[in-house]
Amino acid sequence: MASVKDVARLAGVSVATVSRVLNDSAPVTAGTRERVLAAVAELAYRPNAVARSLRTDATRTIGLIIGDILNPFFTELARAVEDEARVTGYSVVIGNADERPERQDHYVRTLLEQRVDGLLLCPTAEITPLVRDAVADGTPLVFLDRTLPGLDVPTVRADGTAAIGELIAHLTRLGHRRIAFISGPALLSTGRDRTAAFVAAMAGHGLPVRDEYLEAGDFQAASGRASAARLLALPEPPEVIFAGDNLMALGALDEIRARGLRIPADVALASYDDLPWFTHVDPPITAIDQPVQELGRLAVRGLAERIGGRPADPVVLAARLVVRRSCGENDSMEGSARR
Amino acid sequence: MASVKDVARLAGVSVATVSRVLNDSAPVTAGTRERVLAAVAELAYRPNAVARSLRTDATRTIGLIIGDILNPFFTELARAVEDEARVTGYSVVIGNADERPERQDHYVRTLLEQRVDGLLLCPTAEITPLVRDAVADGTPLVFLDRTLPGLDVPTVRADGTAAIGELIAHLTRLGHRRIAFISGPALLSTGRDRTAAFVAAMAGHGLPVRDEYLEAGDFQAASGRASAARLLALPEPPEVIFAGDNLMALGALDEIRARGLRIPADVALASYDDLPWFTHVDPPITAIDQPVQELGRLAVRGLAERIGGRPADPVVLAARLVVRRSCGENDSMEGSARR
DNA sequence: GATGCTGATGTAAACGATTACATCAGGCTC
DNA sequence: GAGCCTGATGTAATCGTTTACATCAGCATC
Repeated sequence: MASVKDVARLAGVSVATVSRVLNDSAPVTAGTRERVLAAVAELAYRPNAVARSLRTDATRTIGLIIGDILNPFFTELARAVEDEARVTGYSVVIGNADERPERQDHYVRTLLEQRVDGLLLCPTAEITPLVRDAVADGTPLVFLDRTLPGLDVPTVRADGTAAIGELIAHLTRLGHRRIAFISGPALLSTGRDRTAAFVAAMAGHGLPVRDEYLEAGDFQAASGRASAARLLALPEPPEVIFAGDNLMALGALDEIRARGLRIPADVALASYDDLPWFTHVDPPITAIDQPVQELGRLAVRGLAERIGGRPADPVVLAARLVVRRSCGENDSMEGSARR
Repeated sequence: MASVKDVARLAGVSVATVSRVLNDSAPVTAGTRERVLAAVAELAYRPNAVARSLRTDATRTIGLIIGDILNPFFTELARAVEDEARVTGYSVVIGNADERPERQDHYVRTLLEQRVDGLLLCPTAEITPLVRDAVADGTPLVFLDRTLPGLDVPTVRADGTAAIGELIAHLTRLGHRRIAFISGPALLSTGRDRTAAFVAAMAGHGLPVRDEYLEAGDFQAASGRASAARLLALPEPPEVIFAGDNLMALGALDEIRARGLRIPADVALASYDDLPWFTHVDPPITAIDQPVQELGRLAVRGLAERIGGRPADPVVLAARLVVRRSCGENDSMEGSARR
């Protein structure tokens, strides 16, 4: 593959001049510029980004480590990050942690070795030594969706506390009192936050949170199904199952269907995270929608600031409740919010 | 950030010895090895993959350019590619062409400049000059899902001809005769192949393919919806809408629902591509399922062969029909295949 | 005890770009 | 016309690895 040297030789100039033409980094005579560009075309020269990165100590690449690439929430997030990064002139290398800390660390390691300019991380566990080192080394880092306490790293995330409060209000207006929650892992900030918001909202409405109505899931479909199975097998099963993310909602839906139960007559269902196809389930599923596009965009902007050596502000956006019919009808208070 | 030189100095050896320890490339005394490893740990040394790649002319990275990251088919494919690549020791850089040729080319260019060892491409259009150049230059390349005629590049894909034949047979047994098809772009091999298979299967059952029942979509949800709208507005609308991919099926479903039509009583629906949530729609949607995992795995294996300078065999796997209830019931012939 | 081999290590050249510095011609100012 | 500036270009160092080649000590062989 042709290198600057080949181009320089063919154009009858030095490598410095070639570089100057290609990067506009210094004035060059029109004639020289033309000869260089002709040589570039002739040789189908393609600059070697590896060599450039070695010299400039910048790869124009950022790493994005997501929790689970099969989770539509993360796919949409990846899409948003990608779009913003592209217009900012960055490439994105995506790592799929598959919700496994060791796999997250594998990608942190690989991406740091590849010398990405910065890292967008949706942490899959508590702080690992590797992440702590990266922070200490001053690697430009932004947490996305999830956060890790005790580290000086800006986080871009959504807050669903208010939306969960609205959901519980909606449920109580519909007459539901026995409400169960399938939580995400307590190791993850999103898992903890949503559980805390649920417990607080229940208390706010004077509703008890029974131990057996608090299921511990792991944000994956199988755990949603298993949790739903346990809940529905209780002597006094809940009237509502609220799943802490979309995959667990899918799992719960599987289990409800497998038991031949009707929604919402036999059991109501709500999901944290909204999905396009939730409108097509019978009945359409009430969900809490996160501003995913905006999260992705702002995360990239924040990371770009960090890469530029400037501080980045943490960002918290509000999630919002989307009422559909999976928790019951006749909730006249919210007719307008329905879609 | 520490480099080999720093490690060498601290360990009291030469850089060559450090490299030998780290890569096991030559015998080293136990004591020396220990001192080197101690220095590596002490400095939290992390090899610079950029420099290594420059020297070795290999990045241990492959590029994957998919059609649309919001399409679950491609996400699942990306997941499979990623898994196989990781165990093979490769990193994957994903590019999202968003079904736009110029964006595909953007990624081809970027990834080639980044000197990926090979490229997995789901072509978004006809041959572009850039792709032709890459082939001519001998870049290790494998086409995935879609193919481009006239280039000497192995393709890994699924063939749905038989499954489409089964689907038409299923539909005729249910008494349907007016069957419409929303095709993908004729520029894409998958678009052409599915249309051809549909036309052939119709002919095989003595059914006419009316012009107005052949809608041209673009594999995106909006086109599915628009096509469905046109079909349903016809003086004699079809009894069945068969969408050429999952996103267009989702769009068609939106339109059918918006018109308040019942499935399958008013109009039946089938989809090329299966999705987990198709079982949860009311009624569950009959679909053609592609062996996505296997496609991803085999594509990576093929590409690894190409990178190693060996030829790779083209791969064609069969898609299969999954009968559910969206086209009608009482089709006793297939009771066993239902799920 | 000369020779040759092997194992352990060091020196220095590459890889392909960018860029600090040097050079030189030409034109301007006084 | 001396001095200086500017524009256009070239030379060579540099980034952090890997690796070909060189060196040297120790030991076995005859």
